[in-house]
Amino acid sequence: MTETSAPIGASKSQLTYHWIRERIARQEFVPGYRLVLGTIAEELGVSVVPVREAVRRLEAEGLVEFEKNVGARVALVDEADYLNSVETLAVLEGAATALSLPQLGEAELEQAERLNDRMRGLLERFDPDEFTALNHEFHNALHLQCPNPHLGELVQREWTRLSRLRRSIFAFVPDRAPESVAEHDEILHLIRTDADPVDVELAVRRHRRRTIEAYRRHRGG
Amino acid sequence: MTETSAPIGASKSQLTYHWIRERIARQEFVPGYRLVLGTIAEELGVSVVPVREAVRRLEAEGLVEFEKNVGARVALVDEADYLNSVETLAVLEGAATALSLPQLGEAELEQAERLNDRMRGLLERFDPDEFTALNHEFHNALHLQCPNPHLGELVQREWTRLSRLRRSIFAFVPDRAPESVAEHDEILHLIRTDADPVDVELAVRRHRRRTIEAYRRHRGG
DNA sequence: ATATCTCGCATCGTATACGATCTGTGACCG
DNA sequence: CGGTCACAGATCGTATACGATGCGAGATAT
Repeated sequence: MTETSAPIGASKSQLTYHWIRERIARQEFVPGYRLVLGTIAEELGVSVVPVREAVRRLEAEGLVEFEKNVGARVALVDEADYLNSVETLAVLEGAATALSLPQLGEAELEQAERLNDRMRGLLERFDPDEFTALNHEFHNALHLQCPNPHLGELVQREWTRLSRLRRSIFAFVPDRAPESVAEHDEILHLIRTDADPVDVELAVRRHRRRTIEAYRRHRGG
Repeated sequence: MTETSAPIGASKSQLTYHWIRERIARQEFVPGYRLVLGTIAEELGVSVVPVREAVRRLEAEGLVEFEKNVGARVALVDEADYLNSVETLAVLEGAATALSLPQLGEAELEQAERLNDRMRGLLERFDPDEFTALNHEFHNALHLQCPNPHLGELVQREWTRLSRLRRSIFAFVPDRAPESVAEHDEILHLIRTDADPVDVELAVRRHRRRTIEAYRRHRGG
């Protein structure tokens, strides 16, 4: 349960916001899916006004597109959007990880190592969803304590964007998983040996960029 | 007029959104300013529902804070927020500039040089607002053609966040302006000599980080 | 004089209602 | 047979109304 669930004492517009957001993240609402306000309102037992507010907030985050007098739909996405998002995540995550290094305790490092070992264990009988979830946790372990919370929030937001895109574009490249685990090892090694933060940042960034390259090769060949 | 004005055929909630946003950017609504929905609705001659939507969108962008059953206010900001925002801009803008290098034509480069010369000319009879505006244009010239539009949008959004904070925190450090112009020269020189994009990125980032350092020294001394 | 309690007002949160706009279907005409 | 127009259904956009909640002023007790 990496997704933040709705606050308990929240208003209906808040609840609706989280309800829709979760469904988008879980890919129950795929890109292009039509969000009819009245239908959602009925389904949740609320009126349309809170639903409108929720959808507006999702629009501001780029998860939903709103067309006047036509309606809302889960934001469409093409290959370029996907790659741009990965690129942006590479930048944000690299910086967040580098900034987090001073805060990084033994506990988080061991946690990250455990997670990467579990990913290694998954290489035999592969499960894309579980692998992705572990991957997210791994990176979170490295920068969730980011001393710049604003930057940290942007990282999380970018990740949500990606989780929405992942299955529709289907960026999963079969042979990428073992490389990914190896690159995690490299990042962890750099941190363990107190490498220059810039090197750690570039390693994280390279790690993401290789995802893009692998994807391009996969599509091209 | 760097600020985007409201679309012509826009709905009332759109118009309200831009109306509030502009006022925040212009610092007519300073951080902490209370946004009473009913009052704004009356002032604009609309009902409260569109105003609520507009405020929700602003909340999602981090410009407004909403407290349940209490009301909305322009997001408060402290020194830490300000510095975090500059740090984040350093990261985003550095990456955006580096990615834009291949697209960067002679026209944009000359445009940037002209802008920096105008800033140099301003050093004598100094005007913070004009200097800031030129500074924004200068950096825009370098990365407005960013091949990753998503990243580009995050840069612009971060800049809006900062323009909101700038006057309230008043981060302007008197002696910083000449340094700033000199650092722009350095960045331009690196680009002119086809330096490694990573070096350009780090130069842009250093440029922003020095703003933070100068601010800290200024406050400390 | 200070602290606490209570009541009223200001404001928010949501439901309902109605007018405005768009989309798609079917008829009509060239 | 293809294209255009008109109408109907669906959906959005906004106004109004009312209940819910929190904050502050005034009264009261110590």
